[in-house]
Amino acid sequence: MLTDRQLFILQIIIDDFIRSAQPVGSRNLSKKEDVLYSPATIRNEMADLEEMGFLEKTHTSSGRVPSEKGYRYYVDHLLSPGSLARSEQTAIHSIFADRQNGIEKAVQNVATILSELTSYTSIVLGPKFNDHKVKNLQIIPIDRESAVAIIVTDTGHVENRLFSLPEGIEAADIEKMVNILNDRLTGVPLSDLHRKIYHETAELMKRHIQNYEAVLKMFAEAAGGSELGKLFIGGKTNIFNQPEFRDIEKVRLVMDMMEKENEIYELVRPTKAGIRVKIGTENAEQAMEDCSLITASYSVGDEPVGTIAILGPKRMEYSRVITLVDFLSHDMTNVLTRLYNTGS
Amino acid sequence: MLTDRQLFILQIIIDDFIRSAQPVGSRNLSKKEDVLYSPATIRNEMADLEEMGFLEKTHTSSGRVPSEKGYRYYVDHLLSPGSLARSEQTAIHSIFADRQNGIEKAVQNVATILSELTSYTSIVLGPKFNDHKVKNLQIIPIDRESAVAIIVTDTGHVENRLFSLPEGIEAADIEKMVNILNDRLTGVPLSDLHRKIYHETAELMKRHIQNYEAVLKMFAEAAGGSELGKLFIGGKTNIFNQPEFRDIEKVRLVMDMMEKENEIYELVRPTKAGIRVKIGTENAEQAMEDCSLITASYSVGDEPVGTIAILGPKRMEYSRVITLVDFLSHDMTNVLTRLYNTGS
DNA sequence: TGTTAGCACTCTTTATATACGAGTGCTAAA
DNA sequence: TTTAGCACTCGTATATAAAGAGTGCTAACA
Repeated sequence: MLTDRQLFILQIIIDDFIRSAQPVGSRNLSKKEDVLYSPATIRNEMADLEEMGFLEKTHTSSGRVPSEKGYRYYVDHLLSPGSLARSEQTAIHSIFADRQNGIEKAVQNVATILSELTSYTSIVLGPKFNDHKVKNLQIIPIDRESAVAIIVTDTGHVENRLFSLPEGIEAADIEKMVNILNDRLTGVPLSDLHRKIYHETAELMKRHIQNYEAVLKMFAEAAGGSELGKLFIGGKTNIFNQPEFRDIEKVRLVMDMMEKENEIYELVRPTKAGIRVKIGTENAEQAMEDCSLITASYSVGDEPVGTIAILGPKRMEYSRVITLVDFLSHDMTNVLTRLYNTGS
Repeated sequence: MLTDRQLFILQIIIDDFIRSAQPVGSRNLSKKEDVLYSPATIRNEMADLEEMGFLEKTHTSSGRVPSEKGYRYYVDHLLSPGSLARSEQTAIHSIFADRQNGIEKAVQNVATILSELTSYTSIVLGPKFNDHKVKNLQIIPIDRESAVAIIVTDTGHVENRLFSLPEGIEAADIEKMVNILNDRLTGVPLSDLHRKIYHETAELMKRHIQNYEAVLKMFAEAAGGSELGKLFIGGKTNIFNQPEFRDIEKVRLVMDMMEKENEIYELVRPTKAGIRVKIGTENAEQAMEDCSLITASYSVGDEPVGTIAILGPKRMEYSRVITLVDFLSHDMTNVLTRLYNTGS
C-alpha cells in the first residue's frame, strides 16, 4: 500500500521531527543531501501520506507533523535497530556489579541511570517478592501490648510489621507459636503464605495458644504487604526540557500523575510480552495523551517480576530508547535469574 | 519609627496582595470599607513605606508589592494570631488516633493532610531513631555465603541488612554470637551502638568466633543507617497553582530541588527553636528565592527528632500556615512523647 | 500642619493594521 | 511521472494607537 518512496519520506519526516520538534516542510526536506526529490514531488507524497492518516498539519499552510498512526507505523515498521555505545553498556553492567548494597539500591540506580542516559523520565518497578520463600519467622515482643512480626525470605528480603498483642499472652506462648510457624511455614512462597497460615497452622495453634487468631491475622497481613515491588522514578523533571511541554498545564497533568503511585502501577504491571510501546492516546490515562511510554518487564526464570519503563513525549527517540530498554531488561533478567535460582 | 497608620496600611497592603497576587494601588485600597483615608493620603504613606524598604513597585507607575523586608516585618510584628477550624483540628488529631499502621504511615499522612489543608507543598521529616534502644538482635543465615542482620528497637522499628558471611563460619558460632550481642547490647541506644559494638563485644567475640570482624562491621553499618528520619513530601504539584509560578523555569527550579533529598534535609534539620520562617532569599538555596519556607520541629521529650514544613510562594498565607504548623508540631510532640516515654 | 483634590505623566495591556516568510495546492510544462 | 511556477493561507513579528490603572507633585483646604 505504501510505496518505497513514501516509506522513505515518512521515515525522514519523523526522524527530522523527532530531532527538531518543528513541523517539516517539503522545501527543507528536499535540501537534505540524501533526498533526491524536488519539493513538489515531496509535497505530493506528503499529501498522500496525510490522506492515509500518517501525517498531520498544525494549520493549513504549515509543514507536516507525524500523527499517532504515523508514529505507530514508524515504530512497527521503520525502526532502524540501533546499538548501544560501549560506555552505555558498561554503565548498565556496573549497576549490578556491586551487589553488596542489596537489590533495592541497585533498582534505584537503574532508574537514575535510565533517566540520565535518555533525558526522559524513567520508571522502574522493583521485583516483587511473591515467589520468594520463607526462610525464617520471628516475633519480637516490644512491651506488654505489642510485638513485631518479622519475615525473612530466602533471598534476604525482610518484611516486618508492628502489631498489638492479645491480652494476657505469655512469653512462653509466643515462643511456642514461633516454633510452630517456623516448623510449618519455612520454604513456603510468600504468595501462598496467607492461605497456608490459616489452613496448616490454625488448627494446631488453636490447641496450644489462646487468642491465636489476632496474631495469625497480623502475620498474614505482613506477608500480603509486598505483592507489588517498590516503584522508583528517575528524572521526574526531565519533561521540562521538551519544547512541546512549554505549556504549564500539560506539565502539570503529567507531574500530577507521577505522584499517584497506583496509576503508575497500572502502567507498568509486569507481563511476559517483550517491549511494549504505547503512543499518546494508546495510553488509557488522560494525562498521557501527549506522551509515549516504552516498557519492558524483566524476569526471574520465566516469571516476570518487575518492569522498567521510559516516559517521554510522543516525539521520542524510539529507536534509542527501545534498544536501551531491551538491553537493560535482558541484563536484569540474567542477573536476577542467576542470583535467585542458584540461591534456592 | 512607623506610625500606627503606616502599620495599618502596610498590613492591609500585604493582606491584600497575599489574597490577590496583584500589585495594590492607592485608589483600590481607599475604597475598602475599613480604610478611611483618601487615595492621596495613602499614596503619601506608600511612598514613605517604599522609601523605608517595605514596599516595592514592579514598574514606575504600578501599585505596590511587599518587599522581602516588608514580609519579614509583617511576619514579625503584624500577624494576627488566627485559629484553626474545628474540622482542621479533628483532621489533625485523627492522624495519630489509629496507631495500628505504625509511625511511618502516620507521618506520611501528616504530609498529605498538611498539603491538602494549605494548598502548598508540605515537607515532613520523620522521627530519627537514634534515641531508640535495642530490643533485640537477630542474625538469620540465608545460605552458605550470606545472612541478614536484624535490629529491633524498643519502639518497634526494624532495621535490617544483608551481608556476606565470612568463609567457613558455623551455625553454632552464629548462635553464640547472637547471644553475646543480645546480652551486651540490649537497651543500648542506636546512636551508641556503633561504639559499643566495638568496645564491649569485640574482645569477647574474638575469643569465641573466628573472623568475627566482618560480622561486627555489618552490624555496625546496619545500625548507622538511620541517623536521619525518612522524608515525605506532599502536594509537590501545588506550586503550579500559584500565579507567580506561571513561568516554567521557576517551577522547574523548585521541582528540581524537591527531587534532591540532601538539599531538603538541610532545609528541615530538626532544631529546638520554635516556628522558623524563611522568606525568599533568606533561604540559602538559589531555587528558593521566590519561595518561603515555614518549619517547626517536633520532639520526644526535650529532644527534637523531626520537622514539619510548608513550602509556598513568598506571597504565602503566613498567619494560617504558622497557626497550623504550630498546632500540628505540638500535637506530634505530645503524641510521640507519650508514646515513647511510657514505652521505655 | 496634615489631608485631599486635581492633573500631568508613566507604563502596561490590548487592539489593529501591516509586512514577512514558510509552506501549501494546483496547473501546466518538461 | 516529475518538476517549475504561482497564487494563496496562515502564523509570527513589528509598529502604532488607544485605554486604563496608578503614581508624584502641586496647590488648596481644614
